[in-house]
Parts: sequence; structure tokens; C-alpha cells
Amino acid sequence: MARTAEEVAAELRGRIQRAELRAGDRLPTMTGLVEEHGVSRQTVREALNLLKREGLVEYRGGRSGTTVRERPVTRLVRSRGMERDHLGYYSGANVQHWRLVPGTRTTVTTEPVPGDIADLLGIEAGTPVIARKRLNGDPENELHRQLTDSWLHPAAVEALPVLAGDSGLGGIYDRIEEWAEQPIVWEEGVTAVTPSPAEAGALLLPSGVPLLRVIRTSTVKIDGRPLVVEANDIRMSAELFSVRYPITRRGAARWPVQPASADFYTN
Amino acid sequence: MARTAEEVAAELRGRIQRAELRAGDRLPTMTGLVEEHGVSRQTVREALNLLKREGLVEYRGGRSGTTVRERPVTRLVRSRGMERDHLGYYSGANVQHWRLVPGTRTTVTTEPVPGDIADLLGIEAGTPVIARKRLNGDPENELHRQLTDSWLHPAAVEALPVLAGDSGLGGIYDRIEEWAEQPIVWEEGVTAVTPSPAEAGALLLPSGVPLLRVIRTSTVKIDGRPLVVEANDIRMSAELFSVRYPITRRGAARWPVQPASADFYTN
DNA sequence: CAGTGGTCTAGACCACAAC
DNA sequence: TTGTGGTCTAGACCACTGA
Repeated sequence: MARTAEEVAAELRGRIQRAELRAGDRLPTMTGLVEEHGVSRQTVREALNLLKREGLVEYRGGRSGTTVRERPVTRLVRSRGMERDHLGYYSGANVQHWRLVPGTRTTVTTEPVPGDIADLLGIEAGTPVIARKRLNGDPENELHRQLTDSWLHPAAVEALPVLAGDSGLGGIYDRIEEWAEQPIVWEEGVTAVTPSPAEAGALLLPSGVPLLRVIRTSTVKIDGRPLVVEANDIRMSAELFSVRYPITRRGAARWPVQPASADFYTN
Repeated sequence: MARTAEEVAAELRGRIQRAELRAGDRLPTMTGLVEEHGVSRQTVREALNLLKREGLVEYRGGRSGTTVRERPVTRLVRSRGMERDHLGYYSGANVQHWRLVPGTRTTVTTEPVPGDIADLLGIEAGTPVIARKRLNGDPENELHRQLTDSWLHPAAVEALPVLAGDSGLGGIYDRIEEWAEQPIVWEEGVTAVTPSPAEAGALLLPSGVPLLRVIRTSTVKIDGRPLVVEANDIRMSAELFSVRYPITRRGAARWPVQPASADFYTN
């Protein structure tokens, strides 16, 4: 006989993990659980809350009760690399050109730059900066659910006014390389955060699922000094996605070095 | 006058964000909040719960009440790359040889391999596999707080029995390269999960902070086929860490390609 | 419109750290 | 010893959905 919310949750978690309850199945009703475990309604509610935060169950309202949530079996692996897509634009490997993806909304604004992005750009936090924000919450295709904020360095926009326009994202890297007369050096930093309510809503995340945050910087040398031209802040469900990178090796190898696995750009 | 738990939480969140309450400061007591907002104790408790899950406040028990939590201002950036450390072993760039880090506990066991690791190794889930698990929860140094599980492919252990021993992790990559007569190809996949209670305890994580999960595979070609010799599952606080990678470029560049930024291995 | 879960109130007992 | 938050009970009202 379970007495605490955690015990009730553990019991239900077990039933789900042992597949006695499968995706889409209804859980016992709250009143049922109250009688079954001899605890109060609040306690049962707390237990269900834990499971909801873990993304194990969901409640869509109304009479159909709480059901076991459909969970992705494996994560979609995104291999991170840059190449030209089929339209000739630079883009992340294996990502379609976003302008063609249904449900994409892009807004271009000028707003104070948040602290972490400011650090990357090497400017002061709060400086007004051009931001190109893209939301993709396409309910039909979870591959397309991501948020992307692109922050441009003011010096780059000054030198290259075309960046300020909504000229399509793909082209900006070519414009930058032409301007700098050198290839861009890209780097990505990956971390995770708990989503804000707005992010959770836009990406259709259940509460409790962390948000994977990938920040890509594009750097060129101007007058001999590195300039971070753009910081690109990408957020996606950590439950849905994993991002993949080849590891670089420093120092001489004793054997001839092979390229990264052949399928790196193809899945 | 706030009426719901979310509203009470939002009001307190605001005070913290506006720095009216700073790290270490005591929040009003629950009874104080009950009177201040005209809500019940349960509602206040729910509000404090939200803030705790966000990692904004903490309660250490006893009479000192709920306090504003000290939050890391910026994340520690870990540049991911492989090099030989000062002892001559392969290791992640800028990571000391772990055997020298105080508080490290390593256990070597044989146990059923979990599904996601099995997929990477290309073997069946549940197969008994040698696992080398390292826990580092050093309370003194947050740089050292991480969990590492190393799973070895059975075929590799069979061909190279030395891998089964507790021979120190650093050396295994050299042994593998000598065996395969080729350099290892490393790749890392990054995602995030909500920590299990055990992980949260070991890493001193407050509830609600996601766990960054980095899985590195070491691959060599044996008889012309790629073999994933080891899968290395590293977990660390997403609030404390960010991992950094250079981005590879596919296709011809119009300008001479520079190496990744100079400090890539040095911070 | 019946039954679901969501949320709040009110009151009680407990463990714990600091005084 | 005292005051803190942690947790449970019991009862009430609400919004929503699907039969």
C-alpha cells in the first residue's frame, strides 16, 4: 500500500515500464487510484504531476482521462556539419532549406542582445542588435520543430548592410565570405536548459523535457582579429534530438588518419 | 493580489530577477507569503516548488528557511577534442588524467547493456558487457563533477583481453590503435535528459536541472568493417557545462581554409 | 451532461537545523 | 527548544471533452 506521492508514482511508473500500460492506454482515474492506494486526492494528483513532468503520461482534458504518452523510441540524430544544400546555400548538413518548410515563421527585429549571446559576439549586453528569429512548430513533422535565433554583430551589418534585410538566411554566409575573402570558421557550443513556457508551447514540449540548445558562431578574421559575425541560437527538444560531431585529434598519429565515418553527412 | 501558485511564483521570480533578492537571501516564510498574497499554504508550497525546480531557490532544511540559490554566472566551456595528456594518454582536451582527481571512484562490472548503448555498439540490448563506471562527485570542485560509463564491445575484449582489466582508462585507446593498426575515429552525440535521483545525488544537482549527456564512440575498421569498440557515456550538469565543437565543412572552399580558432584546445 | 483532471482552502503532523 | 518547510487528508468548485 503506497502512502506517499512518490510511491504511487513509482508504482505507476513500474506498470508503464513493464509495458502493462502502453502508449495511449488510460491510467486508472484519480478516484480509482485514491481507493486503490488509500491516499488522498491531492497525493494522487502530485503523483500524476511527477509522471507528467517526466513525460510519461499526459492529460488532454475532458473525459478521456490521463493516458500513457507516446514516447519517441530513439532520438533523431542530427550530424552537425556545413555544406551547400540543393539550392546552393550553406546550411546544416541534411537540413532542407527552411524557407520551404511549412509552418515556418520568420521575424526580423532589432532588440537588446541577451548576456550570453553578447559574450559570444564580444559586445556589451543590452546593445541593440538585429535578430532574425525563426519559429518552427509544425505539428505535422517533429523533425521541423525547432527555434532559431540569429544574432548579427553590429560591425558586420555596418560593413555589409545586405545582412539587415530579410534576404533569406542561406545567402548570408556566402556574403560574409565574399566580404572577408576567407572561409568562415564555425563552432558550436551545446548545452541544455529547462524550456520557458513560451518555448515549451511553441515546440509542443511536455513540461519536464529539457531543451537542447546549440549555439553556432561564425567567425572570420577582419584586420587580423577574429570577429564573431553571427551567433545562431538553436533550440530543440532533447527528447527528440541528439546532435552528432566528429572529434578532432591533435598531435601526430602513428597511422594514416581516415576521414570521419562515411555516413556522417547522410543521416 | 496573486491567487494562483503560478502567480505567486511569478511575483517571487520577478523579485529575484530584479535582484531585489540576491543569492543567499532568505525568501519570506510560507506563513508570510500566505498572508501577503491571501492564498493557502498549499498554494504557496506549490509556488516554491516551481521555483525550486527551476533552480532559483533552495531549502536546506531547518530554521533558515528558503533561500535564493547561487547560480553559475556562465557555463564552463569544454572544448571537445582528443589529444595526449601530460602523462601521454589519450584524453579529452584539457581534462586532467582522472585517476589523479580526488574523489574519483571507478568500478568495473559486467552487466546487461542498455538499449541505446547496444544500438551504438551494434549488439543486442541486454547482452552482458564489461562496463567501467566512474563517478566523480567531488564537492570541492564543480569542474570534476561528472559521471562516465565506458561500455566495451565484446568482440574487442575477446581480441584484446587487456581491456577487461582495470588498467587505467587512458591506455586503452593506444592498445586499440596498436591492435587495429589504424587511428581510432571518434564521434560524439550530445543530448540531455532529466537526471535520475541517483544521478542528481551523485552530481549534487538541484532538482530541475537537466543533465547533459555526451556519448562518444570509438570506431576502427576490422576486416574492412567498422567496429564500435567502445561507447563512452558522460553525464554532467547542463547548468554548469557547455560542450564545444568545431564544425566540419564539406565541399570545396573558394578561399584557403583556416584551422579552428587558435584557443580551441586551450580553454 | 456526466465524468475527467486542475486547483484552491483549511487543518494536521512530521523532520530538521539553528538558536 | 523553536520555527522552518515537507507532506498528507478532506472537501470544495471549476473547465473541459466526449458520449
